Formats: sequence, C-alpha cells, structure tokens
Amino acid sequence: MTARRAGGPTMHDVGKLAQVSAMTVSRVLKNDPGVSEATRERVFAAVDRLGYRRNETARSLRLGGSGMIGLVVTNLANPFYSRLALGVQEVATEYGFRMVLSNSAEQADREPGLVDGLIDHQVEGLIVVPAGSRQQHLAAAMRHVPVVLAARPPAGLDTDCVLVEDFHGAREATACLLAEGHTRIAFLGNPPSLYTGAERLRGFWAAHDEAGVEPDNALIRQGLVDAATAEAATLELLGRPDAPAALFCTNNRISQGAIRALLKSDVTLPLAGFDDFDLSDVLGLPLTLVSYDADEIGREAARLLIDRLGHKEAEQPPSRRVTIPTRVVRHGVHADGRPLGPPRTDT
Amino acid sequence: MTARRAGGPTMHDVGKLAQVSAMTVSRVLKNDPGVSEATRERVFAAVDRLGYRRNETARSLRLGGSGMIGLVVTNLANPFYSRLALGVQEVATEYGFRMVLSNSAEQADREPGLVDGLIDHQVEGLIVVPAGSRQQHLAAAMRHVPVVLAARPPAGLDTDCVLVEDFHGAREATACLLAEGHTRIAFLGNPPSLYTGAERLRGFWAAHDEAGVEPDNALIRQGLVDAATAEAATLELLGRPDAPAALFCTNNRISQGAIRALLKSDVTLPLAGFDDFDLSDVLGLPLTLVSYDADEIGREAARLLIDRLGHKEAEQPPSRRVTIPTRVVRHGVHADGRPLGPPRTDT
DNA sequence: CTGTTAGCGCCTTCAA
DNA sequence: TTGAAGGCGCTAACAG
Repeated sequence: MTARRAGGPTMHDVGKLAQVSAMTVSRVLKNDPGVSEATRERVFAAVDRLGYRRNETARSLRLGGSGMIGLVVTNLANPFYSRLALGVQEVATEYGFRMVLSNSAEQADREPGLVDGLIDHQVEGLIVVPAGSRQQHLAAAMRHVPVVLAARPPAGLDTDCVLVEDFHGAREATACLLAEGHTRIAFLGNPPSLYTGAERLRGFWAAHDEAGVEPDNALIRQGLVDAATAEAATLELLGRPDAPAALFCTNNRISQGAIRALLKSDVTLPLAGFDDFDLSDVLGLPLTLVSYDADEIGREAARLLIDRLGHKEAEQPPSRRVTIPTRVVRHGVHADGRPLGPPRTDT
Repeated sequence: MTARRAGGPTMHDVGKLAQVSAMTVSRVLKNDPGVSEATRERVFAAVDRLGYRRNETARSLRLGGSGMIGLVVTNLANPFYSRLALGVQEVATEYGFRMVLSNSAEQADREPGLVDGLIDHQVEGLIVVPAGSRQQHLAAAMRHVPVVLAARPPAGLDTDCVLVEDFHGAREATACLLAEGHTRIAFLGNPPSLYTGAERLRGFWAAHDEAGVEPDNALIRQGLVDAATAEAATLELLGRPDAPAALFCTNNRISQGAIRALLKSDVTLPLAGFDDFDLSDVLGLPLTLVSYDADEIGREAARLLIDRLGHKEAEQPPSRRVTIPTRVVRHGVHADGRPLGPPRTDT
C-alpha cells in the first residue's frame, strides 16, 4: 500500500498524508489541546488509513522512561508464582506500567542474566523472587533501577521486600497437630538454604517448644525439591519402625508428594503444610493448610516498587518490609470418619 | 559517582573514561574484530567501573528489530496457560528472543488493547490465545507483525495456528466410558461459542454415534465457565430422577468442579474429561482424562512464529496448522474397588 | 495553531 | 585500527 520502511509507517508518513508536520501528528496523538479540530480529524483519518501505531521504543528513548517493570520468578508453572505474577500485573496496569516477565526455570545461575537482560531493555524497576541465596547480582542491578524482593528477604542488600508469615504460619499449623495429641510429627522441608525452608522449620520447632514436646530429629527431612523427592521421603518415613503419626510439609509441591505417598500406601495420617492447593478440600484427608493470598504478594511488591519510582533519587524512603498474613485452613476428617475439631478458620 | 543523566552512563561516558570514541566502545561490545587488544581491555575496564549496560531500546531503534515476541493469554492462573507460556519462552530464548506476556484476565474486550500495546512496544511477532470469537483486531495486528494462534483456530484470518486434538481426544475418552457400558453420560461443557467447546462436544457426540447410543439432550450442559458453575451444574444433574451414570467434562476447571460435587455428594461416578491435573491419580475416583503437553503448544507456536520471522515478506510460507496429539490416561478404580479395565495409556 | 531544530543512545557508512 | 557524520522515530523547546 504505502511506501514504508521495514518498521511500518512513521509520524512523518502520517503527517504527509494529513498535510501537516510530524510534530502536529505527535501533538494530536498526545491529546495536546493546541491543535485545531480540523487538523485533528485529518490526522486521525490518516492514522486510520495507514494503520499507524506510535513507536513506543522511540518514544521511550526520547522520554527517558520505558513504562516497563520486570518480574523474575523461578517457576511459572507453580501456581504460587503465576498468582504472584497476576498480582504484579494488576497493579502495574493500574499505574500505567507494563510487566515483562522472565522465568529462571529453577536455575539460580540463570537469574543474573535475566536480570541484566531486563535492565538492558530499560525496565524502570524490578521485582525478583531470588532463586538462590546469593544476591550480589541484585546489588549490581540496584545501581540501575530499584529492586523489590518477593517471598524472600534481602541478604546483604538494603531494599524493600514482601514476605509471608513463614514462621507464624508454620508454628500455627504445627500447633494444630500438637493440640490434637500428635507428638511424633515428621518434617518434610525444602533446602534450609532457602529462607522459607529455614523459617518454616523454625516455626515447626517453636510450636513443639511451646507444647513442651521434643521433636524427633530422626523424622526431619530437608532438601526436598519437588513432589517426587517428597513422595520418596514420605514412603521411607512410613516404612520405618518408628514411623511418624503426622506430617508437616513446607510447601504445596511437598504436600502433594506426601499425599501421593499416603494415598498409595493407603495410610491416613494428619498432614499439615504450607500453601493451599486445588481440590485440597475434597481429598478426604485430614489436612491443615497454611493459606495466604499469593496475588497479594505480587500486588504489594508492585505497589512498593511503583511508589519508589514516584520519588526522586534524593527523597527515597528507607527500605520497607511488608508481611502478608497467613491463615490456617482445615479440611477433611479423621480416618474413622469423626470430624476434626472445630476449625480455626474456614473457606 | 559519575556524572550521569537520568538513564545511566552511555557509550560516550564509557568512551571518555577509556579514552576512545563511543564508536569504538560499540565495536568492542559487539565483538567486532577490528579493535586492538589494548583498547578492548581499556573499554571493558571502563564498562566494569561504570556498571555500564548497553541500552537495548536505543539499539533496537537503530537496528529495527526489538528481539521481542508477544504472548497474549486469557488466564495465567490456569496451569494450561502457564505451561504454554513456559513453552513459548523456552523456544524464544533458544532463538535469542525475549517474551513479553500479557494476560487478558478472561476479558475478551481487553484483548485488542493488549495486542495493540504489544505492537506499540515493537514486538516482532505475536502468539495469541484468542479470548473471544471475534478476531478482527488480530487481522489489524497482522498488518504489522505475524500472528500465530494457539489452542483456537483462526476465524476469517489467514494465519498459522497450533491446536490440540480436541475432537479426537473427546471422542476417545467418551468411547472409554461407552465401552464400559455407561450409556447415560452427562456432558459438562464450556460455552459452545469457543472452538474447544464445540469440537469437544462434537467428539462426545461422534463416540455415541459410533457406539450406536443416542445421547440424552437432557444431560447436556454448556456455557460453564469455571469450577463453581460446573459444581452447581453437576449437583443439579445428580439430583434429577434420571441422573447420569457417568460424566464428561470439557476442561480441567470443569472436571474439578464436577469432582468436588461428586465428593461432596459422596457419589462415585466414572468421569472423563479434557486436561490432566495435579493429584488426579490419587483421588480414588475412576477418571479418564485426555492429557497432552501444554508446553508443546507454546513451543510449536513459537517455532512457527520465529520461522516466519526468518523469511522475507515476499517468501512467506502459506499458513500452517499444527496439531498436538492427545492421549487418554486412566486413573482410579470403580466404586466397588475393582480396578478399571486395562489402561490404554498410562503415566 | 503549527513548524523547525536538536538530540535521546546507538550503529551503519564512509573517511582517515 | 579508529573516528566523524548522519539518522532510526519521536518529542521538548523554541520560533513563527
């Protein structure tokens, strides 16, 4: 149709068709009041006819702000992170930002590259769920843009973060099991190098302390990374002569692995765990789950970041830490069909 | 530290520090062979010292290619779409592209705006899971960049798409139920305006035809949009005097709603459905699920798109249609504990 | 109300 | 082996 270079029509092309300068086209598209109605209409007509779209890349080069914020998560396939991403996007959109997402696929060593890539693409800020325990690359990133951490706290970094009540939630759920008289509780956890793993173990331990019960170290398994390793660990525990009477799992994937082991073994043990998941309420197992709003982690992180973007370099607020509350949800019945004690909270 | 404008140091700043021109910095960063080793080292040192990062926005303005492809999905919280997104990202990364993700949050009327926004940000191509049945905005988008559809076919558009075997999968799963002697099968489906809904109903119907069984229209429910509506529809069906003896569900959320209804009602019916989901194998229900690789849909879509990006305008291949195979997975046992017949496929 | 000039950060082309 | 000029598409700042 129209003679155009590889990139489609430009303002210049539109202007030529509407018989005005590119500058006037720019004004019209920006809703600048100082343009006559007649001109405005001609410009819009030309835009329509050419299918013209303003080049945001050139625009942001000129204006010095890309309107994009970056999000780095470890595993988008985990509903936890996809909810978090949706929360970020919700708030980002609300404030006129676009979210660019990167997934490190559980490989901590890929994270620095992803972060750099986002910075190269001129994101104005970053929200990161740190994959590993090293965070130097984030310190480097902070030289360029503000960084907000989600789900894990900064380590040697001075920046905002959004956490869940890892310690409190784990303690409360464990206390439920203890209150029912279960004293031999196995702990199935992710690597203790992860903040969440360590905190949740701490909560598990604190509940025991408060109940005056000594946890059996022989029933503690850490370093589980997915449902499969959790299933294997559970099967091994169930086969022991001193098998546990209840289970505590530190996240949704570990709970699911443990549940698979229980159901395959046809054993019904009370299970407590972090993260609620689909169909947990109808499994017919006595479950005590620490539930929280993953979307809200994303929303809060985005709010913190965007707030920071609104302040000049000089008047940045001190780093903040926001905590998302957890609540305990109880499902299912005991093996003998007797309902569990009165739920503390329910859906 | 260094005097810098809002956007951080530029090649010019690096050059000044390394006592070369910006042009030479550009050459070094591009691995251009025509630079002396001494200069190269001075430049790298300056880059390090300033924490310099090349501005990809300016670069792509000059080079005329952003290196980004856009993906539009309807609901990232559905594992189906998050897997699809991971598949897209995997292939995109492999070919040096970056994926920019937009989520329409189930609101079809937001899709055009998202598509336009991605085009404004200079994505070089788009992969779209169309939210509604109208696709004119995609025709407009195709004036700018290639568009590949995922999970739903083009309607009045000439472009590539990646589909699953909706018809075949539904027919096969339904045939399993019929082969076991269930003739009163309820159909719980999403709106028939969606391609997948219509195709899966067609497969359901075809299996009945082939088995010489007449489906009961009174047991067909369409227009279900989520687990809650599916649960309600299932409860209603179970309460009828002529209640069904088996259920067919057209997607994971509908299956989950139906399962919740069954388990709450303490009724065990054989259930067939599209999409596998977490823990389906340990629910203890007789399930016949149509499983497929959602990642692969994303990977194929990305391959088709990137292939097209590699061809000049003149030599574009004709539009292609790729189909992702399905397989039937059977789980669980009959209500009386008797195992189901020999599985046709298994995990 | 509208146009001209200049430059955002980078890279292609040409010259030294 | 290196640098200078010019321009990708857009828009502030200043004319007119």
